[in-house]
Amino acid sequence: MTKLIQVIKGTHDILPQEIELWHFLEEKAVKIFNEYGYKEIRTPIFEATELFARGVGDTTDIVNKEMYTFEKSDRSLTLRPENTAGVVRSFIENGMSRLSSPVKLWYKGPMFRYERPQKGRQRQFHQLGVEMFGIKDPTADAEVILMAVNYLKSLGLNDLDVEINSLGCPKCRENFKQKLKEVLKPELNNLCEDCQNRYEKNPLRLLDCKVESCKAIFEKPEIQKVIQSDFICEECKEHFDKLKLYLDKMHVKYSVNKLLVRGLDYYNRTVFEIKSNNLGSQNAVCGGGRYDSLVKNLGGEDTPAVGWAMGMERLISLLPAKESKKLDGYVVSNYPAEAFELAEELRSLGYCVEFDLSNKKFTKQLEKASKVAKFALILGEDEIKSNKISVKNLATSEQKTVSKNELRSIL
RNA sequence: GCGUCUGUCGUCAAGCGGUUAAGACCUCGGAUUGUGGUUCCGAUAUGCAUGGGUUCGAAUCCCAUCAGACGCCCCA
Repeated sequence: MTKLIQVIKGTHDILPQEIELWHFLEEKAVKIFNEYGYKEIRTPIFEATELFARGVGDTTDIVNKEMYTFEKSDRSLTLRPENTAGVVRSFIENGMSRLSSPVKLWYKGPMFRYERPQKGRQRQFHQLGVEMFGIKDPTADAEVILMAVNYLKSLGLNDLDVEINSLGCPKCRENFKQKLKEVLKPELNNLCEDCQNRYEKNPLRLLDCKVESCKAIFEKPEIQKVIQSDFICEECKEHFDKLKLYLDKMHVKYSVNKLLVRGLDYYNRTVFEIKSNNLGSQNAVCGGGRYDSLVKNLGGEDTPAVGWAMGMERLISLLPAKESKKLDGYVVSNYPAEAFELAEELRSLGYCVEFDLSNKKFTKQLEKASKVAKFALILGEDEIKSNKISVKNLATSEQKTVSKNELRSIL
């Protein structure tokens, strides 16, 4: 027996029975994004590896160990692990900085990360995201967050927690890192292995370590003092305060989480996450923030930007299953030519219609009709002779024999 | 990369060393040659992820491999 070929670890088929939910997510996205003036952009699924190394940051796990990279004609290419870098690349390449600000873009599509799969995490997964370019003011941050919240509400997800934080600008962040390192230095040997690595690489990441012994260390008063201190500079503080003000005005409930740092290097000032309690340990449905230096770093004009991404699979796991839509009609007949003709006629009018292709018995056809359609369109000897159709409402069992024209007023 | 747990029909499963490998759902057929969704009958695993081993005897115990789930790390 030949060995079956299976899906690749961490990838999944999206089957017909779940596709309604995907369509639902996508329809709501189009609607909301239109309301806010966002245009969809579709960028390639693979890009030059260097884009991600420079864009996402080569100290990040995503770039270091999670990319699907391959060589082709001496070029190093990578399946996109996220889409901000790609959108920024396109923004620069297509001269979008010449457009009137803000430039508002949204996208959806598959992303690829070579990670160990678990609940809420797969190697190919789908993100829905937005990016807004050209606005420095925190109104942009607020609008983007508000839009995320409204989108989630439109899906029926109301009980999610919004967490925000400010990472400051590169300058004040550097100060903070130094202070943090100073105060943690005496404890360095007591920290877990991961934290010891993070100490040099990305001290901010230390803060959300889940190891109990590390947490205990961070609870120490002198360390808490540094963590809780408003390390950010005046300008950054003002930005953050304004953001909070706008969010309050828009009735967005949020909490400030000083420990919220995000894993991509490009963020500055505002970062935020939207979390659910019903997702297992991968509990963020949405993550994003401001990235004012990314466009410049990738060779474009200095352009401030904010954005976020949502994990579509995570959203779907929070939503109740949808019943698949029923056909308008199912033609029940043992006269295939006439059944075919009727089905086609109705299809050309925009109805969703199937007919029996396997010449099953009448009762079997009707049984099938009752499962998949709202109406059974019975076309037997009598109907054909009189050029009529018997229409049976499968929910109420009402049945009428009508002409083709009358049929349209029933379906 | 590390850790924990799990692999019995398309799906959900019972079985825990000797069974003819339950049952339910789905699917298909019949009761019912033009009336379904209710009902009733019937069909569907010589095989229990794969390969070894222990045993008179293995789906059941052991080892390895593979696959999956969950957790760590990280992230959506």
